Amino acid sequence: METEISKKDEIINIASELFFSKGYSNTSIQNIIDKADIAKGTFYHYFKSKDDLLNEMTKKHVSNLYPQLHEIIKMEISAIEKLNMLFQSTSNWKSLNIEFMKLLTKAVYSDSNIVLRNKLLEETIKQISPLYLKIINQGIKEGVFEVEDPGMTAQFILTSFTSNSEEMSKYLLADKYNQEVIDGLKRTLSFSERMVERMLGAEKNSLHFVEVEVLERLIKGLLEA
Amino acid sequence: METEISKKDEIINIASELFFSKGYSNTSIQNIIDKADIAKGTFYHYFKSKDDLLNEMTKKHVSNLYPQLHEIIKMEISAIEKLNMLFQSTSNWKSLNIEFMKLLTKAVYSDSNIVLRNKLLEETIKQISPLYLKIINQGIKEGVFEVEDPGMTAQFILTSFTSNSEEMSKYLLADKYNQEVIDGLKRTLSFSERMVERMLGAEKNSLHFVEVEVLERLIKGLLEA
DNA sequence: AATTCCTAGACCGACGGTCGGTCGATAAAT
DNA sequence: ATTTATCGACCGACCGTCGGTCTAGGAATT
Repeated sequence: METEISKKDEIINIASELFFSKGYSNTSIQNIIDKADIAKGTFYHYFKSKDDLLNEMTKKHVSNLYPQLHEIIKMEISAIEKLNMLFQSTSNWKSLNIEFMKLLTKAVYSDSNIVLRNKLLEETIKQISPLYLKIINQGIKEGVFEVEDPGMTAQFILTSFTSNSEEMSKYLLADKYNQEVIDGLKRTLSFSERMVERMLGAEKNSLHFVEVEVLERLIKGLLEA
Repeated sequence: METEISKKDEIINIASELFFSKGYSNTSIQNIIDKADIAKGTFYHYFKSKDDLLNEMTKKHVSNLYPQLHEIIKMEISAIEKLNMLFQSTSNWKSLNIEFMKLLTKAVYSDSNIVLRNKLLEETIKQISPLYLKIINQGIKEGVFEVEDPGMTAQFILTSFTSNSEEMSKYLLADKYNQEVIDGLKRTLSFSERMVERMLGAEKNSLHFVEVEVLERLIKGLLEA
């Protein structure tokens, strides 16, 4: 039996590729239907508008992330360990193909993708912040976090990640990889960790979003490119 | 002598009104030149593109904010006092016309203004974060702040304000003003203060972005509307 | 008189979105 | 078993609007 994939999903997948490689605003409906080999009418049979397509797409992307994150939540480990794992899964550190990462970064943080970036963040907050909330509450019980408003904090931390990702994207997209760029990456990452600790009222240096070896590999990849 | 206003500034002003009332993406060049009573060619003589206009516009808006903020920096008061004043000036609390604020909020936080919002934040960070940096450094000297990377912290705090403004905008745009909405506003604001304190390593409850009487007035305005 | 600056608006291609309609599958009626 | 009716996936010509270009002419400056 073939892998049954609905036409709608097929369109979403093709549009996804185009959005991430060319940018949302640089991708026309015509581009999408050409590649999908369908007619205009077909597209608008499945989607109300281009924006509607983007909504469904982001929802799907974030949803796909959810299950593995949920697995982490269910594990019997400390809140801090969960948080570290959660971050590592949310970010793309694991798939350390540097070329792919550069491509993705370029796509998401390009000017023509402000809309996509925003939708992605919005959807992430909607779907993922409840998971963060659970961890925060666990951490409070364990006495390692000290937070007044767990809900708002969860949301706030997720938003903060975006601003830090943006900062890091600058380094990843540098056309030349020297010590300065590498230091910048390390500094930004470390800064992000210390900030989240403060927001959570956690002990300093308790969080480590990226294992040293992973970072080293990334840097090595950068230097070779 | 009449107030000499260049054609370029005139176009910027008119475009500004339209962007803020209808949204950036919903405002066409045609709308602008109609209201400005000029021809297409004239517009494109002064601006390279619609995006160029947006850039100049945001730059001007933020620049107009700069002088009064710079005044605060020069004052001989504590870092904490400066920070409080700075925030109050940056935000629009001072001009407590509730109707105007609702309009502005609606404009800036509408979907059709993601681009504008982003540019505004970008420009704010570029121009205003150096001022925050000075205050942070002063606070460190005074021993009231404890920060590892002042530069990044300044930037981070400014970005955070956006996410909090976004949260507050939800309450301001509520169609019904009841106790729940008011509490939400108060809680969000207080949360923001506590967060900035943590980011700065400042003592709890040392920051007060909005004076109580101002907030009360705002809430009164909300209830009457 | 020449050159530069400014204004004008017809015009362009690309865009997102609409609309009237085709066609094959399935179901209901004969 | 055959016809008829209904459905909805699918099609692509078409529309208005958009951001942006181009050429021509007028105003100011030299």
